[in-house]
Amino acid sequence: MARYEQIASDLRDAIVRGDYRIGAQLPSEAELAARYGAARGTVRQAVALLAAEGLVGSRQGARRIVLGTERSQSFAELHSFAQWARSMGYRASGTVLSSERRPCSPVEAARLSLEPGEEVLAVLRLRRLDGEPVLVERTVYAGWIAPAVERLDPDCESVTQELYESVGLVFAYGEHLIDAVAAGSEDARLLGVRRGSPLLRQRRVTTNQEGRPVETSDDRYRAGSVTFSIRNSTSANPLVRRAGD
Amino acid sequence: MARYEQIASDLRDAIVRGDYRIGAQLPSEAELAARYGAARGTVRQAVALLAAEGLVGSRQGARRIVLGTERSQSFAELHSFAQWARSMGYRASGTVLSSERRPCSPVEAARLSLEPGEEVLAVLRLRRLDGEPVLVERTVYAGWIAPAVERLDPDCESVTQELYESVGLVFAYGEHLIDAVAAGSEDARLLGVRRGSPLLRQRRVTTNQEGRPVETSDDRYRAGSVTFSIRNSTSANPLVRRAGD
DNA sequence: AGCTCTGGCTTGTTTGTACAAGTTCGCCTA
DNA sequence: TAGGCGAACTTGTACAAACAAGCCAGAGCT
Repeated sequence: MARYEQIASDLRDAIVRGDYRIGAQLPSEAELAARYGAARGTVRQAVALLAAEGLVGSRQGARRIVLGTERSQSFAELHSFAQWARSMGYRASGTVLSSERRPCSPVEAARLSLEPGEEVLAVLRLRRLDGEPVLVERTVYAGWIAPAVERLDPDCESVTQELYESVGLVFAYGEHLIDAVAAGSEDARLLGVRRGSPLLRQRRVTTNQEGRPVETSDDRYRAGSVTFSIRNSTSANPLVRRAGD
Repeated sequence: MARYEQIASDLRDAIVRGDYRIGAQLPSEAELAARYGAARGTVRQAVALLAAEGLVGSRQGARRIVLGTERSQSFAELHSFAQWARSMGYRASGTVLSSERRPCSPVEAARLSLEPGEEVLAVLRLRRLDGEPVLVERTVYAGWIAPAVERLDPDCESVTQELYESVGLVFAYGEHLIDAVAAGSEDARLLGVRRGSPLLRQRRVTTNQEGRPVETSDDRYRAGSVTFSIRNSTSANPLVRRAGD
C-alpha cells in the first residue's frame, strides 16, 4: 500500500470514527505532512482521494472541511452484486435460469466492439438477497470470455470473483445507465411483483484493464430493494443526466 | 484557466473530435510534456482529469488508452435541470405550483443540519422539456436561504443560476440517492401518467462551498424521459449501491 | 460599534528529480 | 518454432521548492 493511501486510510478512519464531525476542519496540509513525516505532495494525494470519495471538500485559502462520515464502497462493490451484498451484511445467492450462445445483435456488436454476427453468450440470472428475489440480470458476454463463463457453477455466488480466480479477468472500467422501467411479464414472474410495477434498471458495459469490452448487461432491481448513491462536487462529477434512452 | 486544465481541454477536444479512437493509445506523458512544453507533473494532472471523467484509463507500465469519446457534463449540469437541458439542446421550463414556510420535520432537520422545528421553505415545482412535463420536484430549502428563493420568479427557468446571481449562492457538494418508485396520485396527475406507473426518483442534499446544507429535494422523472449515466473505474468510483431506503 | 485593510495562513499550480514497478517487444536459445 | 529473458519504455510514487491566489482574523480607523 502506497504511503498516500495509508495516510488517506488513517484520515478516513478518523473521520468515520467521529474524530472529525461533519462541518469540522481538517488539519492543514503542512500539519499533516509534519505529523506523518511526508512531503506536502503526498498529503495532497491522500486528501484528494478523500475528496474523490466525497468525504471532504476544499476551497483555496480555507481549511478542508468534512462533508460526510460514511465510507463509500469500492468499484468491485458497485460491479459485483455478491461482493456488495457481503459488505453490507446480506447473504447473496443466485441462479442461472438460461444460458445460450447466439450471434450478437447489431446493438450488442456496437456495445462490445464486436463484428456483426460474432458469437456471444447470453445469460439470464435471478439474484436474491437473504433469499428474497431482488434482481433479474440479463447479461451478454463477448465470445472470447464465454468458455470461462460456461465453466462456472450455475449457482455461483460471485461471478466477478470466480472469473478473476479462474482466468485472471479483472473488470476495470464500466459505463452505467440508470433509469426506471415497468416490469415485463417475465420480470414480474421472477421477482414476484405485478406486471407494470416499477423497477430500477441499470444497463452497463464493462471492460477489462486493456479497455476491451467484456460484457453488457440489463439488470432490473425490484423497487425498494436497492438504491444507488453518489456524492459529487464542483471538482469531481461523474454522474450525468441523459435524455431518455 | 490553469495550464493543466488547458492541456486536458486540448486532449479532450482531440478525443471528442475523433483523433484518438476508442481503444487507441494516448501519447506517453513524456511526449505530451515535450509537446506542450510543460513538466511531467502538469501533464499528469491533465490526464488525471480525463481519467476522472472516464474518458481514458491507465495501467502502470502501459500507455494510457481511450475508453470513451463522449464528453461528460459538469456538476452544474447534474444539479441544475435547466442548465443540463440547455446543454443538451432542449428548452426547459417550469412552474412553481406551491410554496410554503413551515417547521421542518425530524428527517429534514437531520438532512439539513437544522434544529428540530426550525422553519424551512417547501416548494413544489413541475418541470417541462420542450413543453412536455417530465419532472416533479419537491424541494425543501433551509430557512436562511428562503427569502432569496421566495423572491424568484415562479416561472424562473434556472433556480441555480438565479440564486447565484442574486445572492452569490453556489451549490458545491451534493449527495444523491437514486431509485424507482410508483407514481402517487399527485405525481400521476402532474406528469400525465397512470397512478402506479414507474418513476425514476432522485433524492438529494446539496451544500454550499462551506459545507452548509442548502436544500434537500425529492425529484421524480417520468420513465423514459431521463437516464442517469456514470462511468467508473477501479481507481475512481463514486456510485454505490445501497440497501433499499 | 461598525468598517476597512493588511498580514499571515492555507490551498492551488508548476517545475524538477529520483526511483519503483509493470508492460512490451525483440532477441536469443532450446 | 515456441518459449524465456532482458532491455527499453511507461506509468506510479515520493520528495523538495517556489510562487500564486484566496481566506480569515485581528489591528486600526471612522
